[in-house]
Amino acid sequence: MRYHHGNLREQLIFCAYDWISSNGIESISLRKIAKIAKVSQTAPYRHFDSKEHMLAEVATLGFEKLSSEMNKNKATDNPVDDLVKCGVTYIEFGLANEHIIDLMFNYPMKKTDFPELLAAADKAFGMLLERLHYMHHGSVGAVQLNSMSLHAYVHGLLAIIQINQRIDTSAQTAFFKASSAVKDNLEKMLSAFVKSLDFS
Amino acid sequence: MRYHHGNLREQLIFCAYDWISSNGIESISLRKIAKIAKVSQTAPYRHFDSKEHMLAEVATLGFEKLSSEMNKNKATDNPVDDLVKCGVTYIEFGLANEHIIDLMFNYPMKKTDFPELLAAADKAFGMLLERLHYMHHGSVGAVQLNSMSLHAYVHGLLAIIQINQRIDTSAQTAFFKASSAVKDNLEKMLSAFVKSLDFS
DNA sequence: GTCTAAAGTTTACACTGTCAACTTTAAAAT
DNA sequence: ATTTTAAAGTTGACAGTGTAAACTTTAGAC
Repeated sequence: MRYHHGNLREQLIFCAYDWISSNGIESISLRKIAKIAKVSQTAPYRHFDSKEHMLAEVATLGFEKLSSEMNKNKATDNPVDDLVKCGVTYIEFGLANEHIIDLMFNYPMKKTDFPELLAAADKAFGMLLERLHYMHHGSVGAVQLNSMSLHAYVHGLLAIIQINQRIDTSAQTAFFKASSAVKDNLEKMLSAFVKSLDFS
Repeated sequence: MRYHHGNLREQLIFCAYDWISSNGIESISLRKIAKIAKVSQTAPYRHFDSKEHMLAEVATLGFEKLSSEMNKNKATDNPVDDLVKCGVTYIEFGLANEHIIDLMFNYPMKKTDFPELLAAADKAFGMLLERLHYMHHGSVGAVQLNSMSLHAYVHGLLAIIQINQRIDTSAQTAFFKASSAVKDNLEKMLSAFVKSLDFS
């Protein structure tokens, strides 16, 4: 089933990923990335139902990269250390790829319409959380609560640092100025948090 | 300095707020809300430099409503209870106004271009965090870290519940299914978190 | 009552997502 | 090897968008 271009579909996804990485989501357009891929403006429609469908693929790619990044960083056999490292990796990925993270989390997308995006997101989150289960001896409900709690904390740290970064040129409260301190203390904060969870 | 319409500027902001509340940010357009306000398509440009400037005003209004909501809910004289209540209010506001929160936090906006938006956001965050200072006897750095930590946790809980809500029609992991449990346990989770902070 | 600047309108332009109708071409069927 | 056919890509069009420029209206200052 070869065709004209080679593999336009993948190429478009990569083009869009790169474009978003360097220019942000707000300024993307199907026509632009079609032009970059040296193809007519409506060619993408042979591969995606809509712009949103294409962005969903880009977001999926983002989650896959996040997963593989977190996978690389599980060296020790101490579940707490691993968990903390995973969280730090999650946040660092977000800081190094702020526009992709924007797409993954902040772009209004009916995620239920894109099962493979959902699956990729699930896998990444699961990767962050699975280590919790090894540490648990309590009820199933407690595991779930702690999972959400941890995910909320990690994701919130990322969001706060990010909000901060987008602001730090102007005069800001002491609160915001603390962001770099947070970056230096991520490990400490995360391990303190994990230790504070109730595993009974 | 009266003029034709009465006070179009405010009216436009309210129209936009309502529109976003019920329809989300993605589908808004200056022309639409101009039409709703029964005014020509470019009339808004006599009051706002751009669409973004107008949305910044809407977001500011959002932060003001959030602040006033949190202000209502500080009944007790126990700082920990107050803090927890504030956090719960923050999250509940987000859940009750998901599209406005989207605009406030997820819409790509150069916030430094809008000082009054920055100020309104600062005030809301400050309202959540000021009570921490009463509980602190340690270094200033520790206060700031704990502030960011708390804000991250609160904001993260909101984000996670929200992500979950947008997904819950499909088959999901146990992790996601726990969201309603989280809503029921917000107070418990937040007060446990506050107590786990290091106030030394 | 005239003047002026603010408030609002009209027209226009470049850009967007997407549809319909067309052309090309690789590969399956004969 | 030739025909067939459906996938891949193009062209042209349409409605909707943000926004700039030039115009008109009108409220209030003189």
